[in-house]
Amino acid sequence: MLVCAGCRYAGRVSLRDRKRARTRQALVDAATELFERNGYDETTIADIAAAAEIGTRTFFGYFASKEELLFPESDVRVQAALDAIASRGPDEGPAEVLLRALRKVGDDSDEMVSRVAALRLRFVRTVPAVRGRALQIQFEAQREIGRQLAAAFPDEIDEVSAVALTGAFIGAVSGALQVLLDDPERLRDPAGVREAVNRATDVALTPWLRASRGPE
Amino acid sequence: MLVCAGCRYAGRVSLRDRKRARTRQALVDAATELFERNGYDETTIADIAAAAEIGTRTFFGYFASKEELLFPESDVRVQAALDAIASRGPDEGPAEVLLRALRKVGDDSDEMVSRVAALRLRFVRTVPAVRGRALQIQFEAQREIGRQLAAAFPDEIDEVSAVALTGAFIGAVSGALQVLLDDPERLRDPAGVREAVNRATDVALTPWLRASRGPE
DNA sequence: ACGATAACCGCATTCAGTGCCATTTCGCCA
DNA sequence: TGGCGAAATGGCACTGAATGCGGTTATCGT
Repeated sequence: MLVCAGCRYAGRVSLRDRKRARTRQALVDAATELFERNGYDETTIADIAAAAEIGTRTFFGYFASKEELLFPESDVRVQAALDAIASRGPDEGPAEVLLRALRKVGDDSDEMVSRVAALRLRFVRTVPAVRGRALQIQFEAQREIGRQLAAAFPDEIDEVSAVALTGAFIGAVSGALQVLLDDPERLRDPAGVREAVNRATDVALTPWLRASRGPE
Repeated sequence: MLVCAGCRYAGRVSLRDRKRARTRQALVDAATELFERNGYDETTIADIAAAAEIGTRTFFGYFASKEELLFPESDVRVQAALDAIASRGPDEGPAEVLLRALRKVGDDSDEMVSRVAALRLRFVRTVPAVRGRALQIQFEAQREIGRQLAAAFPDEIDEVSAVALTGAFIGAVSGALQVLLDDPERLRDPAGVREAVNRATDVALTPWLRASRGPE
């Protein structure tokens, strides 16, 4: 029951697996619905499980906690960044590759589009437990990306520096977002936010980009 | 009872306040003792309260949660950074000031010295709830520092960029630390940790140091 | 010394999360 | 196709964090 033990063989999609995926989605949907209607704290796991027509106990076979419901495909997004790094161009430096990878995640992020994403954005700012979890996920992603980056440039950067570099990039972006998204006005204009983020990250990251281009 | 409502008048330290401070310290001490002996998850709030000779209910008048016990003076440290920024030298740029502020926090941090600090370091790596809280505190500190930085350089940097810059610095340092402290060897030798921290900071911030010295 | 205020703390309650275990469902192979 | 082993389900009981309520006690300012 624990995790996706059914995905033993890559190609195979058993009935069990499909059913499992369906139930999982039902849980996310039910949670989305209830969160939207009643708020995060006001919705209990029992409510969600009932709405998805499974037992309360069974819920924990799908998600380890209530917060996880708001980060249903975080692995996928990290994987996208990892892939972007793995497919480095021949003349790219670490900073360029990293920037490209993070932009990819940010761009095809369906933020604003999907309902879960909207809820996530909302609850990250209002519910401490959710914010804590979000930061943790980010922190772990940061490390994996850094590791991958070091692996992609074995003789240019070690793992410590790679994770530090990744931390700097992600830190800059999320720092800028933290301030920008505090302004309820701005939330209504995605293009403006993107613009402001780019400007802020330029300020914060210029030295690294210069440095990776080598001395001029 | 909520927070330090007794600190109405700056100069006054009433009996009540002193007693309150003593009880608070007793809680931290009791928790330290029990955490060291039995571990974090194995120690309940009821245990801690009992050891400090107060009712379980009263505990929540001092700390909002079990995690807070591991971050008893986080405000003080942030304040130190804020002060360091406020006292900017006339020829310092934002990056120098920020670097000086963060070094100050890192230096007179009694990490390794005090028992709570050692426990914090340990549990941040092993207990998800503690890590989540630590990241949250860091995130908030980041914002305040950025705000102060923007205030110190009103016509050189706006708040968004200031927080982004701070995020980049802190992200780089904590990223490096994340990797360095993973090595259990290193934890046994405080001087080595400080050394590693400094080295990591240097590695992560080298581009900035170069850049702020101007083009060469 | 006294009235207001804040601290203390027991009690009951809610909810997250876990361990245990009986039952059902499904995958796979003979 | 039948049946065996593994995994999913979910009920029950339990622990522990956290909050609300309310009565009692200690402290403060006057």
